[in-house]
Amino acid sequence: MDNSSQGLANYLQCNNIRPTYPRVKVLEFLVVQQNHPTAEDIYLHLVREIPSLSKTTVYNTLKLLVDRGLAKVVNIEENEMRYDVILTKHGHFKCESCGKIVDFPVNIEDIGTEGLDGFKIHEKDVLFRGVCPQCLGREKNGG
Amino acid sequence: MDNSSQGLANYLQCNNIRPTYPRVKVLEFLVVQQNHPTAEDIYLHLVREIPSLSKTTVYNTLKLLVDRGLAKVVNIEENEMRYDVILTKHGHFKCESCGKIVDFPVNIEDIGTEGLDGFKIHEKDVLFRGVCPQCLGREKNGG
DNA sequence: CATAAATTTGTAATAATTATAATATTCTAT
DNA sequence: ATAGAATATTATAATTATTACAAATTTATG
Ligand SMILES: [Mn+2]
Ligand SMILES: [Mn+2]
Ligand SMILES: [Zn+2]
Ligand SMILES: [Zn+2]
Repeated sequence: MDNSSQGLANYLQCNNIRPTYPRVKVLEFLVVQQNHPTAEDIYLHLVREIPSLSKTTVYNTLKLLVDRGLAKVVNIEENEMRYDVILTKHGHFKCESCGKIVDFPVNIEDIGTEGLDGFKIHEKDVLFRGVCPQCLGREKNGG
Repeated sequence: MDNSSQGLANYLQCNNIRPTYPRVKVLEFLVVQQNHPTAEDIYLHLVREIPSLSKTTVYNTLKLLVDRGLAKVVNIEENEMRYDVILTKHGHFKCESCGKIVDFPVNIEDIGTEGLDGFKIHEKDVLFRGVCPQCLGREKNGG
């Protein structure tokens, strides 16, 4: 296991997750890419290095990371789940043209909760949709 | 077609949607229930009255309503799409215990968009998760 | 009525995720 | 070091929501 993976292995160990090779690599992909990848994205990338890798292992690992609080599910797509290791509060913007998902800062406490008296709130998500600057530029030129 | 359906038929007609019986009934269900139902929910309810109803028709109608701007998709669940005919800006709270989804007022313009300069924003969603008052009460008592 | 257009329906295809059980690996105690 | 227990990985099948497709039905139009 190379140097950059060592810290992640430790991180898993600290959270009582055995740092097996597939697990470290899944976490590494999430941390390095920060792309909110799908399970499929992760599998397709890692299977090149780990030919024996099973998609089930990717799903198992992601479920484990989410259950232990090391990752979060991002539900901005209709059909597929995406995963995020940035645990600090932030919003997600999805470009309807190229599909990419970008983080943006948002002060979630600014959002009032009138009308939710008596509700226990565990999680607050802010999801925007639109077109990113790159795609807007492309529309102006080639479009 | 009964009286309450007549207004909805008109509403469809005004939006250049032929007010067929299944379409009026799907819209009526959305308007009356305001429950953010799934396609399955709608189908199971309406098929009792319209035995010939096909689930494809429900999906077709929902797609039509969304495309023409008469309904919106609510993507608060991981796996299934829900539908909403309330078009004014509001947030959605999902109870993790009983699964119900409730609307709440939210001033979406309050959410800053620093970090999204140059982005064209089409849609802003606010999704909360937690436990509703009824389920909180049940936890305290029946545990 | 005849014909064309639109709608509905049943069936099959897709695709993401989960369930299950066999196999392989790792841990623990002797 | 080794046996047995616990855990992790894998392949496969099952589940489920949604979409694709084409035949059948209904509705509109001349
Ligand atoms: Mn993020
Ligand atoms: Mn709503
Ligand atoms: Zn883009
Ligand atoms: Zn509840």
